[in-house]
Amino acid sequence: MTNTTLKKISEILGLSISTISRALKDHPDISAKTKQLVVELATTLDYEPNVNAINLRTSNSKLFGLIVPSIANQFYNSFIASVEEECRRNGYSLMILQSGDDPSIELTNLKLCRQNRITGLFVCISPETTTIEPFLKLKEIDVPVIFFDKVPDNNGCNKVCVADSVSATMAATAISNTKKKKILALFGNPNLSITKKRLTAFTETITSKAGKTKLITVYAGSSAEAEALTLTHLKEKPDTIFCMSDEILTGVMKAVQRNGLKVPDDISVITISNGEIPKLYFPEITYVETSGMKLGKLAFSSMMACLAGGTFIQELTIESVLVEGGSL
Amino acid sequence: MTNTTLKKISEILGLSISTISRALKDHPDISAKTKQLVVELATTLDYEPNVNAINLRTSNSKLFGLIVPSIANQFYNSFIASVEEECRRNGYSLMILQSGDDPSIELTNLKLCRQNRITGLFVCISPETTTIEPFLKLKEIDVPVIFFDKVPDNNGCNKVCVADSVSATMAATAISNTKKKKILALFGNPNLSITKKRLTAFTETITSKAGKTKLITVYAGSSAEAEALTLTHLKEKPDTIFCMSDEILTGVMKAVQRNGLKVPDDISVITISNGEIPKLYFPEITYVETSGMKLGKLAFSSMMACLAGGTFIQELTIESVLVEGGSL
DNA sequence: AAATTCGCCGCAAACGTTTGCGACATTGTT
DNA sequence: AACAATGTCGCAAACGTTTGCGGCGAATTT
Repeated sequence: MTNTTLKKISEILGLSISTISRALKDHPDISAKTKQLVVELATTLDYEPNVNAINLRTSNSKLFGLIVPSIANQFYNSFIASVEEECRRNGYSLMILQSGDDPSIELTNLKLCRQNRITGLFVCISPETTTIEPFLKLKEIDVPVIFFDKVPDNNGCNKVCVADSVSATMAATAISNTKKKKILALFGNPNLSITKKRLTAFTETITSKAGKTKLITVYAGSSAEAEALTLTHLKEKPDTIFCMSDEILTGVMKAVQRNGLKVPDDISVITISNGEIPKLYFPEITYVETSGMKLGKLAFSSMMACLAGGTFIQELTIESVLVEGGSL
Repeated sequence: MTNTTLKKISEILGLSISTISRALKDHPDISAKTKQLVVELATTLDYEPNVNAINLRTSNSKLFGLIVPSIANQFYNSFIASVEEECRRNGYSLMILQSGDDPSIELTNLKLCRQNRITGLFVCISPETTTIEPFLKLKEIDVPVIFFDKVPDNNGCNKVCVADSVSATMAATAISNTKKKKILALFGNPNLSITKKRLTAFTETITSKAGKTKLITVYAGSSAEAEALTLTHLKEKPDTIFCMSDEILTGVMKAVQRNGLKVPDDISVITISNGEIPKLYFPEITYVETSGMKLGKLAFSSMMACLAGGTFIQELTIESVLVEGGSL
């Protein structure tokens, strides 16, 4: 068996293809009985329009591309989920592509997007990506590009991000509101702008707000590294640990558990997170929330704005909120 | 600016469209210099073939659909990652769709797949899905359907799953090899076949291998419920807890931590998992691995087999392996 | 009764490819 | 010199839609 087409229906009914097409989309030119006839046959024949033909004819794919380093990530998951929901509500489809933080795969994915004639692209570039020029070429053919989360430094492109500096500041403020005096702060890849922003904001706030506090900052490239570093620095008896991300947090918590430390009596912990991982522990870890959901909504509305009214460039940010667990 | 097409290139070069088409795919009919000419212009013009036109013409989309309840899940993530990799290697694209465990969205997604003329479908049906008839209609138009993980009871369809019974048996055996005497076993939604299989195998093995062992089995619909139930049953002082899944495990571990119990001295824990969550704790939780990666490879090869040689029906299973943490 | 409107429908072109077939010029064979 | 073989390329149809336009009979108007 082959797929049902307008032609097949038209032949069975002895009507023209155009009549079938119009009947199925409730065109006023077609009489009620003809419509009924067509619709009935179409459903019994499981007719589904061929989007390839439609896109070719209308040159409007109603398809967004979404390139992300990995979907195995709570934050990106929630981002994707919210974008997907918005797409569904607005009659768009979403093509989800993973780059695996590999610039060459990223380019392959971009090519795929172009070949599919997407009408817009959401992209979170990998840390290794050196130039965003290939992405900007999309704008030449009037395809809006919304960079999210890890955005390039360039201006002249649309970006939506979490408030990195503000989040770190909030965490630092929360710490300085306690009586804690010795802070161990763990950050991720020092080359990422997200790390730089959070580090700067965090240390500035701590030094200004909590004058005599002692602060140790270290970089951890992975969860395992975070665990090892925590283990080492635990000997210096910090009373508070700040984690820049979930990845760091999981390493830190293993170290804490390994040493049999009680949170928050023996040591306080605070992190910046999307909110899933911190709730895995008891007590739940206090965190500054960076919501993928909110970011997704923002990205989508930004996309719609681009599609609707010309191409105004802007950089948008979502605000963060402190979610109290019992770890501080 | 508009997208570059074969026509545009042909007009610039004063050649026919067919020549351009052939030149770009290295057809022997075309002379070397013409090829070079065409390829050069195509790259400077950023030519990307329109897949809609190609699919329409060749009626071979090289596109697989993948419907999953949620991508916010370690197991499905690893499954998707491995399928995606295989797709990339074999020149296929993947359309990832989430159903959110909602049968109506599931149907919408299925429709999307049909409209996109996918050449094959991987699907993990939601627990609420009552009939798989709509999926089987795909087979009528020669589109293979591979059910994975949560598969329907029907026979006559291709399925790949983890070895539910075997996994549970392995966990039970591991427990019975210890000196533990009082087991608390937590399971998920009792309506799912996965739950039934694991429950049956687990209890059978425990009762047969560890005769005088006391076994308490409970159902927990969520992580929070698992936590509450664990808290309750902890009063009866079990010495071992078995978790059917990651979701259960996270609840159990919160209860364990809340009560300040040491693993494994105060209580042993074992679970069935993809392996991410168990490694978040210290000591790492011993688990029977159900690998999404392996399942993905299996699903893909099964798909390729269907595509190649007719439609032979089979139900495949991946074997499990016990990964020792320090929790037993 | 002639003219107009309106309801209903079909024709045909277009979207961007692929591909079988034929055309033509050039080269090689007798 | 006539012929066949070979190398390059173009024509045109087809894939499944959408849509402007025109046609035609019936109903309405004048």
